[in-house]
Amino acid sequence: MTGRADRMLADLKRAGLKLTPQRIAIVRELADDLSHPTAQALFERLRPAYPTMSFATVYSTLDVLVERGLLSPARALSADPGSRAVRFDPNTEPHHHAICDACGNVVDIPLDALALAPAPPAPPEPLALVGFRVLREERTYHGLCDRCTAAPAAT
Amino acid sequence: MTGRADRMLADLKRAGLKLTPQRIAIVRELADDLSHPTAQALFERLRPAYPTMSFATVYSTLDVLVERGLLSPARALSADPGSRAVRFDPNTEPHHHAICDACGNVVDIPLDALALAPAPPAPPEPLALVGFRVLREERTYHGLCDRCTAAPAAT
DNA sequence: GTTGCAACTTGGAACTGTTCTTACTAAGGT
DNA sequence: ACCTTAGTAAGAACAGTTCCAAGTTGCAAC
Repeated sequence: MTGRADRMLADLKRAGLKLTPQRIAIVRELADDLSHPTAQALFERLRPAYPTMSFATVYSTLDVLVERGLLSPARALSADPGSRAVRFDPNTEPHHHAICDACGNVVDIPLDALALAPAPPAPPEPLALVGFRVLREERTYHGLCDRCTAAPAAT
Repeated sequence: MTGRADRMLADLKRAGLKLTPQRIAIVRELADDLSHPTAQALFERLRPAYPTMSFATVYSTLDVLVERGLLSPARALSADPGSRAVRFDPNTEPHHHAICDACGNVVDIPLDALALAPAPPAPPEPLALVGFRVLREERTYHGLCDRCTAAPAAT
């Protein structure tokens, strides 16, 4: 399923940007990756196929995608507190995130998953706050994923 | 009102840690500061009074406070996207945060402020999610604070 | 009050993730 | 096929944080 990658590339082209082999590779690598990879992770995965690709290219392509709204950077998603790297999320649907404290994996939580939860249904977003005009909300749930709830730890 | 600072210091002492002048100064500076300062900001504010204090001391004291649960580090609170610094929050009551896109200020949103909002009342936390055991939730609202809703920008 | 020592502080080096710079390269309109 | 301009590579620079070795000090025990 390359649908998302092709859509992203078409959008870049539409914006008058050049479709270089590097950009195509980065977009393909990223488009259907739900693991919220870091720039480092992408670079390492691409290196075997593109041994001359540089970090600057990875970052610049990610920047371009973020500017076009095809990708969201997420600072809050550092599972392991030792890592300060920004993670990138190709999911452009509104959603939240859950990070497993045990295995560090980050999963997307679509808004309707909240309504399916046993607790009372969540209010429809956006929400107003006294003295603050809310334009966007970012939620991160911390806890244990189903795999780690069963077994003490995993990767 | 030095109540919070004194409580924090008493807690450190109770834990068998030494109350050095540096630690006392850092705790005093931090305890009632609602601006979610970075380590850098604290260091700069303390430098005039303690010209020999080093960064390592600031960080190590912050670490100690975080370990003791007297302070929360918050990665998501980078108003200006250029800054990657961790901000520290001495508010130990459960609450969320709102960042103003215009002025960059971060304000605490106590949980009951959500219930006061015009939108339907928020569900009582914590919330369960399908396939994920939620232990903690971190919400960041982005938008405009009341001051910046009136005037285009401020500090 | 003195002493002893573990805990603390300092200053600087090292480290990590990201951005910048410069010179070279190639996409894609014409 | 050519030319312009945007993109790329490589590495230096940078910001924030952590680590380290050496010197200092809070404070418990005497």
